[in-house]
Amino acid sequence: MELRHLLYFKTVAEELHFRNAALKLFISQPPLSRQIKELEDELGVLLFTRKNKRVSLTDAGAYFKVEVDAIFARLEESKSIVQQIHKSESGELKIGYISSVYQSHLADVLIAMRDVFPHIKTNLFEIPTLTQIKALEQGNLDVGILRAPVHSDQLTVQTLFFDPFIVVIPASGLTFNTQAELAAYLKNSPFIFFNKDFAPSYNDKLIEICGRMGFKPTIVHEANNVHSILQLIEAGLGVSILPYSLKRQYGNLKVSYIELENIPVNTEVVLAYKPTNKSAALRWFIENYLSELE
Amino acid sequence: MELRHLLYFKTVAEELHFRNAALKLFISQPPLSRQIKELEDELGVLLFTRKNKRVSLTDAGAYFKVEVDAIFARLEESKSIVQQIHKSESGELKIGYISSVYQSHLADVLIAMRDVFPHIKTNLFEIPTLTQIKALEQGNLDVGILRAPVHSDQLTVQTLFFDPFIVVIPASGLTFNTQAELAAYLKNSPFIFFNKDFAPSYNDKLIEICGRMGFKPTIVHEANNVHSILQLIEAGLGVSILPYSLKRQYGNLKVSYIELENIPVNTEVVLAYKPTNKSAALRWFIENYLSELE
DNA sequence: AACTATTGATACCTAATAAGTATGGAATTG
DNA sequence: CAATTCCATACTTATTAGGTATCAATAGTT
Repeated sequence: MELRHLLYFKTVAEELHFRNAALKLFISQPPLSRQIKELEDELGVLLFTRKNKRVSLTDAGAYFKVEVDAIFARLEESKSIVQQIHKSESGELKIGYISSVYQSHLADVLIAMRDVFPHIKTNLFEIPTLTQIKALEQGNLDVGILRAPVHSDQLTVQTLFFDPFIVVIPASGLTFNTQAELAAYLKNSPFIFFNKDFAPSYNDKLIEICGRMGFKPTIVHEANNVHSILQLIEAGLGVSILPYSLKRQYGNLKVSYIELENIPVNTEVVLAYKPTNKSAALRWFIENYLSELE
Repeated sequence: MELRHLLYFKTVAEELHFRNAALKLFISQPPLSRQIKELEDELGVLLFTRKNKRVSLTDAGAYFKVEVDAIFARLEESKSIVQQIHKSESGELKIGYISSVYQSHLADVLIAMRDVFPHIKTNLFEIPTLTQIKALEQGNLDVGILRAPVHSDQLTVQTLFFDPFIVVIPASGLTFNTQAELAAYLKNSPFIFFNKDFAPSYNDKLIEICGRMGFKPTIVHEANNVHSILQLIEAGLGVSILPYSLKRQYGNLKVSYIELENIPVNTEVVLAYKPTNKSAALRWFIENYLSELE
């Protein structure tokens, strides 16, 4: 017995007419007649009565029809599900992240992920917040690590952490006894800022911090990622205000990190993704990225 | 995809070794390798990983294994059930009955049965009680309609009805004013009896009835069925005492039926069958033969 | 009532495919 | 390091599915 036999039987049972069933199956009528007879011989059971050129199901045949229908239904569903399992475990996960993300942590999560999803290919895109939002909306990213706020009703947003700011200046050996001295120094220093087109809210916060310190920053340079900003500071081109978490990640650079006091302005780092994206790998990633932050 | 593919897959999944699976399937290893590859190609899903001469199931493969097991289990069960349906509906039902059974009723039940079990072949055997008991015990009859008592622990017995007796004499126009006149007449008449070897208990009852009427019967003829007995009475060869139910069945014969008074002797008609006989047709017959008597 | 058309079954033939053998490349085992 | 074993692939053979022709029986049409 093969599935072919069951399919032929099922079709004859539906048509109750060998010739019509053969047409439906794209074979001619004699092989269909033979295959049904083979099935009946193998079972030792008459599934159809043929009388006066009319075909009808026996009681055994009627029962078998119901069972065969159920078997085909379950087989089709199984095929579909194995295909889904395969697809979610052997596809691609496109991850966007902002340049200030602590990549060591991201790497740890991805390393752990290879054990669970050995066939998943991860693509990492270091791109700014607004660009990520668009890409997520267009389905060109599966998940993004970016800064709030995320103005999009298509995306689900989950808080990762709150990141305060620190001042970063060239490693000059300078020290400041008071925050006022620091402010005076910064007022006379050239500033290197993020390109506000990429993260307008982030820029607004920097302006607010400077305002709270009592000066207006002189923005001389703009860059679109923190590596460039830090390298420019290290080279002595200017100063900046950056998220605190970068201190840990870039601890070895020849720059000075100066913590601020009494300025409760910070930035919220979030995960964003489309809730309609049902990828198993994505779900795993979100769950594990979040829990490794605890 | 055919059942062959699923069986090959299932076996490889169990063995996690192509060569061992091939041995189990009585084929050589290369065709097994190809058939698995064909299955994976058709599904578009990798079911096994082959690494370092080791075979393991992918997640999709592990899921599919469970599904394929369930599909095979259901198919095997379905095959078994269709075989049972076929067997119970297209076999044979061997029915024994005593000659005094009201055949019109039996015929009615069998006619109704053809609608429910159109492929059942019924074989009717008009045979005496003791012969029926032996045949039932030996499995040569499926069911018997016979007279109690049925001394057999292999058989289940169910009461059909209680049948009193009546006197049957040739249609002579004779009438009797009292039961004593009848008794005097019978005392001087030749008796036609059942062969007591076939139904000893039945014979004993007849002897008892005659005793209660005050005479001993002169048994001149013996026969082994009521048709013969009745024909002999009609022909004037003698008289007999028979079950009351025969009056309805043989109402047109040229004989006289004379009911007896104050003689509470009757015969019990029963169904008997082996409880181990699970035939659906038998079950239907018993149920319907009983209920049509109500 | 006679004739024609249609049905499912069977015989014979051809095309397609399953399975066999030989062998390769890679890894394991002794 | 050599021998053995594993699964995959190439080529060949055996088996089987499906095709065509046709039969016997019945239904439908005239």
